[in-house]
Amino acid sequence: MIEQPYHHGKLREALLERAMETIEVAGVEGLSLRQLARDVNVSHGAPAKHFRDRQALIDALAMAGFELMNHRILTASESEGSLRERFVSVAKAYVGFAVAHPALLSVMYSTKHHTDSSAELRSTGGQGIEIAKGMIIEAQEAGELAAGNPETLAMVCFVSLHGAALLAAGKHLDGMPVEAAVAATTDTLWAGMTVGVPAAQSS
Amino acid sequence: MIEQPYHHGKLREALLERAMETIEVAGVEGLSLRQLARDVNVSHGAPAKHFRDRQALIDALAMAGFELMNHRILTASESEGSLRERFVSVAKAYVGFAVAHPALLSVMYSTKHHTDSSAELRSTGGQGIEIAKGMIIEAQEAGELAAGNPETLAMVCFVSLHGAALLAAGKHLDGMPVEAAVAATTDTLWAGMTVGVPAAQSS
DNA sequence: CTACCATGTAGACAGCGACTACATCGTTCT
DNA sequence: AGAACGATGTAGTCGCTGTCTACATGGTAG
Repeated sequence: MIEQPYHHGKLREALLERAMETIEVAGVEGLSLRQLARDVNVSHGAPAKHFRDRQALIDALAMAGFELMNHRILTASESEGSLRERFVSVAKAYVGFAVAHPALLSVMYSTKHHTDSSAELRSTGGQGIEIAKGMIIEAQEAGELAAGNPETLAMVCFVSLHGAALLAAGKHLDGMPVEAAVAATTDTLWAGMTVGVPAAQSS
Repeated sequence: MIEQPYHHGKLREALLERAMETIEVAGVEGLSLRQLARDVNVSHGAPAKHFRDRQALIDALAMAGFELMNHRILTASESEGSLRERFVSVAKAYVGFAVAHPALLSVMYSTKHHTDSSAELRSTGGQGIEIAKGMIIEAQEAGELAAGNPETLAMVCFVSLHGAALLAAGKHLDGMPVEAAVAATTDTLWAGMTVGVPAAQSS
């Protein structure tokens, strides 16, 4: 029998790590503070010292998720190849992240975050769009894409890939392979932006 | 004091109706069978006679949601105007439904349905894609859109509009008006399909 | 008329989140 | 060095929940 120190020492990280695993097998609604406490061998009240309530833990999970996702997207955006290839690379990174962590993604885009965390979450969550916007501007300056408000176009790309990510994560693609869906979506987006998007011409 | 009959008579419908309202103000996780029973003045065990557990109620909500949504989409697809206009009309109907019933939509596309309901849900959920496919085939035959696998293209449209719907419903459009997002997305999709989508050319 | 069965009630149970009072222990001030 | 303090843990309690059981009611079919 190993003697446990009275203080865990890294309880917050341990809880977050365990919670990440739990939501992917049981969903968010299957996440219980008491079970989590049992899992890491602390009393049922201990988590409250680090997360004032269950939602605070979920908010922290969302933050961690955005940081992980942003890292994946950022490295993908810096990959080798043409602008077109890097665009697809980012799309794959996003959808790949979604398929790997479906529950985490749904937590990230949940609407029920505490008001104090939501500001932080919003800024961290918007980073993906910023990256997309940068790539689109670059492609427009290179003459690969038609002119058009980059803000609007980036939002369209984000919106479409977000749909692909969520449906792929939720296995709602009706049998179509994820890669095929991503390829078809990116192809459509790129083709559309090449010829120009009427609703984005008021730049 | 009005005497209540021992049997409610329409308890199932009353529960579903009340549950619809509840999830839109409190979310799915705020839906409680006991509170629901209180709301419609029956004992806490009564709902179990109609929904074997909480998830069964949620599954029924999802079914009702798909039926409502399909009705909206179907009427939109039969609207007046050019193919292009009808396409936008369907998109607006989908996103409009999402914004009007955000919680219901997330329930519909939740992954945790009972295995017995999931088959029913899948068939009802796929109807939207079928409608999109029909419109795309029609547009291709009329020469308005380039050739390409309608199955694939319909999935791309569905995927993109689903993303727009969810982000609009969750207020994640970053300040952009919903109509603008829908217009930009449909413009991009239509433009892309007009010039042709490489990944959909293997029809 | 009676037997049946769908639909209601009432009570019990364990698990949950949240709150409280108290225990432990590293750190900091004197 | 020693005392005070604050951060972090434990333990107990509360009302709420979903689910299970036994029992009550009343429409309907034989």
